[in-house]
Amino acid sequence: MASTSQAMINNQGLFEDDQEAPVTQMGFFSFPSNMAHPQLSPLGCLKNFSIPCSTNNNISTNINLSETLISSLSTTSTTTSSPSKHMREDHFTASDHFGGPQLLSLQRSTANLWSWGEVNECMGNKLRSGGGFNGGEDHDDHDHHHHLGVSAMKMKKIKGRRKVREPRFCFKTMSEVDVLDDGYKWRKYGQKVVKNTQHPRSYYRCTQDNCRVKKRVERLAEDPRMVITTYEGRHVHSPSHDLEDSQAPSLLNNFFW
DNA sequence: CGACTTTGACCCGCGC
DNA sequence: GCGCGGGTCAAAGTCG
Repeated sequence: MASTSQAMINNQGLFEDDQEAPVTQMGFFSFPSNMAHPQLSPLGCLKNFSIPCSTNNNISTNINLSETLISSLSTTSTTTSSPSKHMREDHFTASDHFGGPQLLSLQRSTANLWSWGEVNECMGNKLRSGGGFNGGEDHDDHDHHHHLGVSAMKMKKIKGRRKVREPRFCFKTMSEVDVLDDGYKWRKYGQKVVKNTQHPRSYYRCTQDNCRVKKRVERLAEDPRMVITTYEGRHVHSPSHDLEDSQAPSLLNNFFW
């Protein structure tokens, strides 16, 4: 898991800037095994996701996933075998009556200018700001990046500025297929063999115009049955198969990542 | 023919 | 400065 991005969370559960990471947070969720490939897009289906975490053991967990999935969560804290220093996992287990669960992990990652509070706030502000991603001080970075395909020339122009990363979510699922159906349409734009792994990492971009969301899919080296999906950015639109259902209330958009 | 995938080349950041 | 590794580009290939 060292290849996944690191979440940097301070005592208030807010994301830190990309200095020394005090703690890397990673959550594991258990989902009912009878969900084949649940529509688990953290960018599309998770609602009001927030994990106020602390660096001590008094972890408070406040997660409202799709309300059908998890009603109550118990939390334990362990240390991972990951080589990444300071790595810690928080395991969230859904109610036992779900039976043998599929394992799904969630990792929240570097969002340099974003804290949890900002994320939640922006979810509310997003529509007002015309879907602008960063809003506020980072606005012209948004302009520079307004299309994902940033040319080398543009990159050079950007160079010298502080690099701003999109918020990231990392899921780990046990799955035969690499790409989970999360309701969005993706186009593959690259594949890379990562060092010390036998499985290549695939790079996908949301096909929607003006949507900058990317995802990365790879298999866990230690356990190839596990698929690690890392989402980066937030969708500015609804999932594709919801588009037909244009009756969907705009309120719903508040919850799309 | 358009949408999508593949894949080698290129760029950039980072550690030494 | 150099080399390595990860991420992205873009031309060519494939598919429906």
